[in-house]
Amino acid sequence: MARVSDTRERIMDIAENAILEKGFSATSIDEIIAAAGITKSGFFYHFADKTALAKAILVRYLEREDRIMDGFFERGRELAEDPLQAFLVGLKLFAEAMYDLPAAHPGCLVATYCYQERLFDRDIREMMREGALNWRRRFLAMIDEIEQRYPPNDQVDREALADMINAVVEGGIVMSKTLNDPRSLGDQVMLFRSYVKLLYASREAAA
Amino acid sequence: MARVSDTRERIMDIAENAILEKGFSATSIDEIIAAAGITKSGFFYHFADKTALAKAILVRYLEREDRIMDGFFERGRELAEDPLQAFLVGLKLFAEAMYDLPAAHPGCLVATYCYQERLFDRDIREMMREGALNWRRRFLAMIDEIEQRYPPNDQVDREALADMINAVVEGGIVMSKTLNDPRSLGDQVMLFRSYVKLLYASREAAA
DNA sequence: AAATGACTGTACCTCGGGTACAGTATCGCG
DNA sequence: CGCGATACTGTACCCGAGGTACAGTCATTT
Repeated sequence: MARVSDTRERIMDIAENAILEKGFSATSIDEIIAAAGITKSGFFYHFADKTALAKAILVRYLEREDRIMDGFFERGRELAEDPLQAFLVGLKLFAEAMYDLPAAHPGCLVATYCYQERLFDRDIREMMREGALNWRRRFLAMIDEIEQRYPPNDQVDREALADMINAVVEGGIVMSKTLNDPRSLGDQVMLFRSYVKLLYASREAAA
Repeated sequence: MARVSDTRERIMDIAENAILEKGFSATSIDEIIAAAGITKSGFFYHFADKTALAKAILVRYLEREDRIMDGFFERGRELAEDPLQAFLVGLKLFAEAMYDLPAAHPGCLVATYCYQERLFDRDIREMMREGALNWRRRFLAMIDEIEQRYPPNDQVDREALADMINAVVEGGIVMSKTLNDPRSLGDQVMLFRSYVKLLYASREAAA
């Protein structure tokens, strides 16, 4: 039909939404193919099994999230020269984007997979690990830059601090979902921002 | 057999471990009954269906977590009179307990359920919400007590701050699992502690 | 001795994740 | 123009998991 199959992408779109909404195992192939308007054979033409689908969606998801995240912090650097200010601006842009989501955050695919992990193979676990380490590296670089100018007001493990934004996002999503409150996620990001501010702000400066 | 069925409890123990390890849907009734040494009929004698089992496990889990959490902060109050210090001691005790876990945290049942939520009914979602609100109330009370003595060094939403510990724990577990690093969770709790310290410590006091 | 609680055993149904494989429509290419 | 590759459809079948239905059993309690 289509030159380069857009059916594959369509399957992934439908499946990703369904997985984020109700989990991987609760998302049946039958419902995906019904929504995509194809047959079961068509599905298995594109993906060897459900796990292959999960893997393909995860790859795409991680790339997309990376680009979005980079966007906020690049914009932060455009708007502020100081590394601390740039980081704080990036965090605020991120938090605002989270506040602007119409409903509770649909959920993080990594967390969704994480809680079904035995379903999946080494590949997927390794990809998720790489994704997390990638975020760590990104934020660690920013933190290092900040620390060159500002001594921290408390002794903290820099790696853990770099991971904290990831943790806060994952935790914020869980809170958002359990409380059914769309604001929770943004709130948590803003609290992390407040922590960074207090951690690096010159002590004589007022809040 | 047993006067008051301990089979029910045994089923719940086995199922809880399995669910935390690999998710709810990946845990089959067949494997549970095999481990418990009973038949399928025996299982359905105790639980109407798999969801009823999930519910029973969640109730027990929430109560247990509550007791454990209360323990740390009660001990904190025993060890320190000042509300801020008591809170910080409680957090440290909690973090240490997390560091002492032999492997990566098995996972939070709430998050596990959260990411399978459409599988479950209103009841379960309401219970998880109540659990989160319960934690919020608990920590909000502590924060209020602290604020009576210490003005915060940054403007923060107190409710969100009370929720943050829950978020940090959930996020820390996800990080612990994706990175396969048992220390992540404790690290995240310690960072939250550092935040509380910076937020309420008198500005002239050194870190 | 009867009733109750805690099961076992057998049989059967549905749904979801596949597997197997033959057939078909469309396209680009030589 | 025909060939092969790509992108599917259709049919049929298998297995495991979540149940349902219900009769039977065996120990304890009253």
